[in-house]
Amino acid sequence: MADKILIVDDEKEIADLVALFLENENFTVFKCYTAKDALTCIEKETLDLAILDIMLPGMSGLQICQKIRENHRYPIIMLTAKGEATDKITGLALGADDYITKPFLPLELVARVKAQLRRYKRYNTPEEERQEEILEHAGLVMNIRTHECLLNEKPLPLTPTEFSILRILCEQKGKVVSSEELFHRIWGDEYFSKSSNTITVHIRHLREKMGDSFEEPKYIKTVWGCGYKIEI
Amino acid sequence: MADKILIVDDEKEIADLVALFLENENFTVFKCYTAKDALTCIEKETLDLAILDIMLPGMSGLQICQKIRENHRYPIIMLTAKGEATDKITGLALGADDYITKPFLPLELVARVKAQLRRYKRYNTPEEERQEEILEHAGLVMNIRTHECLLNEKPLPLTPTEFSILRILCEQKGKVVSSEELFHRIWGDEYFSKSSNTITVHIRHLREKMGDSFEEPKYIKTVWGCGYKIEI
DNA sequence: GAGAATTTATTAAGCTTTTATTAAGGCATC
DNA sequence: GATGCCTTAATAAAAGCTTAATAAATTCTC
Repeated sequence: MADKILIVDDEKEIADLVALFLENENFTVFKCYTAKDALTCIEKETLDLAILDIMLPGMSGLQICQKIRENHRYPIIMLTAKGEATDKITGLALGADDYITKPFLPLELVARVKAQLRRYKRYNTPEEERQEEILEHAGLVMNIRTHECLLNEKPLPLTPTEFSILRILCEQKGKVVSSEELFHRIWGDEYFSKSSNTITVHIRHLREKMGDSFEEPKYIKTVWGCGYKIEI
Repeated sequence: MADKILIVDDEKEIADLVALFLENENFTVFKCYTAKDALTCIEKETLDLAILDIMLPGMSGLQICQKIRENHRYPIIMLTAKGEATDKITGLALGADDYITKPFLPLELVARVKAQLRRYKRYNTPEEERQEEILEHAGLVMNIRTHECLLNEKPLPLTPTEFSILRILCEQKGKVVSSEELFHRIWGDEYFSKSSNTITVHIRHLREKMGDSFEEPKYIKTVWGCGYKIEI
């Protein structure tokens, strides 16, 4: 059976355009121009995916996103205008799965829709596990699944190792984690094959990228003789 | 069985909203508007998590937090208004696991609740062991996990060795611990390679930092010929 | 009770350990 | 083979620990 997709946008042209392209791919499309209609549709239909414009008159797309997440966990893609970076992040934290910046190429949107549906069907993971996929703390947002990291609404490009370290610290924020523990959790038992200075260097890179300093760290704090921690 | 969550906030709307969202996620929610009710609930129910507002009339959320920690180790999330940063620190040292700043997005709260519950269940170490994570005595609070130490609500910066010594004394408060025993517990069997004066010096530093004097010690008392103890 | 012996306190300087910084080389991936 | 990432190593800086010398307090001995 064809997947059912909801598109909500008060700019009629955009909603129509998206609907057209999706129908062309044999999806069943529900098109709404207002938040009110959208809410009705969410309740009545069994959807497989939703595309929401962030800026809507009345209720914002984020609120709709929230409403959906109260009862469903199918993928949600947010549409954002350039410069609405803030909302984009909040959207992810609230449970959106992807976002597309306007203006966009219709085919790109179609591609993302398919990607999300594929993922949704393959890994239909329980709600709890999905929640874990986003770590958030004091302006820092880590999306484990997409491997994205944002700092104060701006993308923070991290290398794989840096990402792992920051992730471990965030998952146990507050707790002091020793270099050795970090090592074991990232490289397994190869600890002694590597100089224990490696972690230090990665920490430095992280601090640099985050605009943090050793003397007065906002994020990664050194606990002498013990390890590192993210101050809550 | 559904996890049991306590929410305490004198602002009814907030407590109600939180309760609503949590119930929606199939949690069993106990809602309290006053500290008094909260204390009753803590005693009577077997909870899995507590959400406490820091500002409450009568008793503060911090005190409730402390009360809970006297007997339980389940996660505690504090609700704080913007600018209450100081309390935040105290809260953590007292054993809170996370805090959320008002105003917050309900779904974010739900996410954090789930994250804490998962962590709690994953590392569900035996009750006794977790108890030890927070030591408290006469205005002195030691949080082993975060390696923080507070004296009369103010941070007390300790070096690793000082922290270890104070921790050992606190863990066995009342009991006299000899220098030799301290040595063995901190440095293993290297005792005889080091002058036995080392401990003395560390004790002095501790007393200095704690505003304690040798003649009339409030915290670390010398027991002549035996060792040191923390007077109960 | 006086003085010796023992234990603890005080102090500050030198030493060791730990962490930070920097840059270069190596490894892998594309 | 060019790029980016990881590791290493060498050096610097910071922080903490120990030592040793001296002073004070307590206990022991006579």
